[in-house]
Amino acid sequence: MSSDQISTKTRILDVTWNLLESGDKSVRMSDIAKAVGISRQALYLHFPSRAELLVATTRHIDSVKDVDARLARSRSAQTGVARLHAFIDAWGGYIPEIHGVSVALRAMPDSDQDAADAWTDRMTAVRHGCAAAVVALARDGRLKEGLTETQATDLLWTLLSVENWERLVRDSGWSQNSYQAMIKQLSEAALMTDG
Amino acid sequence: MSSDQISTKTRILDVTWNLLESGDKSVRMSDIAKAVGISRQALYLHFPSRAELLVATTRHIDSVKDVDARLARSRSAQTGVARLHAFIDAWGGYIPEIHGVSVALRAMPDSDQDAADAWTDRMTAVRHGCAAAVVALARDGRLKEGLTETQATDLLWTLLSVENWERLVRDSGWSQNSYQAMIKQLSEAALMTDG
DNA sequence: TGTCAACTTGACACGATGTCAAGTTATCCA
DNA sequence: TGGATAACTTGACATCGTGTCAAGTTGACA
Repeated sequence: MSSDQISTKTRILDVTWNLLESGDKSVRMSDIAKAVGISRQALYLHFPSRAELLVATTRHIDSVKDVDARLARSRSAQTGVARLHAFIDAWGGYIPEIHGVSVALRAMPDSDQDAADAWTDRMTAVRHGCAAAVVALARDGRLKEGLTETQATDLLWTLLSVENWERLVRDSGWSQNSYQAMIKQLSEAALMTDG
Repeated sequence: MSSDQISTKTRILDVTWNLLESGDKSVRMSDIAKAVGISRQALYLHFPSRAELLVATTRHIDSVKDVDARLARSRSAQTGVARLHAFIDAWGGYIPEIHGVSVALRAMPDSDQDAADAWTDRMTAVRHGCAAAVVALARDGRLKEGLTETQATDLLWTLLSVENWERLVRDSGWSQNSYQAMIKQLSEAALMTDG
């Protein structure tokens, strides 16, 4: 250990991240091993399965890209609208960073419980962020009448899905900026009173 | 042939449809064969691959559920808004019918070109419907200023995605009615002038 | 009677994941 | 100095699902 500047484990995570983000391939365990410069079996000495490796990679990205700091800003917003905007910027702006891993995680066979759970956890965390923004809006009395907090959360969470980002940014060629601006506009139209 | 009331091919398609719609499983070729009551190999006498079987199943559902008739109504709408609503009803109401197959098609390995193409075709067809509704809105002068027809189409197409339906109806427990109502409301808020 | 289509059984190749066993190499430490 | 240990290597193998191949059966129809 100690020696090679950075540990093999970290190198594996970085390489996996790169391969997934570069997009084109299916990224098999053997591809990752080759890119790291170790044997396929050595991969299994560090990560028990492909699913666990993918999960560890998302955690690695979270720490490198400091997802906590990004979210902290939205938590400290004063008004409901500010919180909504900050959260959209935080999560919407984070999607491109984890998009490669997210695709791989969702492409795992349904039978893979680890992978499914990891993705569900992610989505649940995002949902909590949505719910907090909705609560802040409600507290300000800006939530559209006839909309429960749960419904509003469902909606915001749906609008902010990775798949919607894929459709607009990746498939339709929208810039990240116009994506974020449009989601804000849509969220306001969907959730807030005009007042 | 002729004899067994309905042809084996049709029975295969019906069974595949049922299995996919019932949701729980991975639905392997052997599962389908067993459910039809023939050998796994006989399946390959009728359909060259799993991908082709899935594609044929969507076409089968289209014909049984008469997708053309559903879409015809939206094409004959007089105003842009009417067309928008009719299209949302048509496609949004069709999603539950093909949801099982859609999941299976998207779950196919990326390497499978047939499956990917079939799904892309579907999405392209939906996009055309969206574009037509947007054109009708623009003709009525009801398209929001600062929004190109392409952007409006991108947005409507995104809102009407199968994944958004999954999130609201399947994951969040919305009724089909409230789903359709909400998509209408959102589409109007996103695309139309207040006038 | 013979032919043909629809099917059956059984074996096998392939690609990817994951496992197992046995060997190598470098480092650290007593 | 010599021996344990961690981090790796090579190579073989099991498993699962798809798809292929070959040879046999069955029933209808001409």
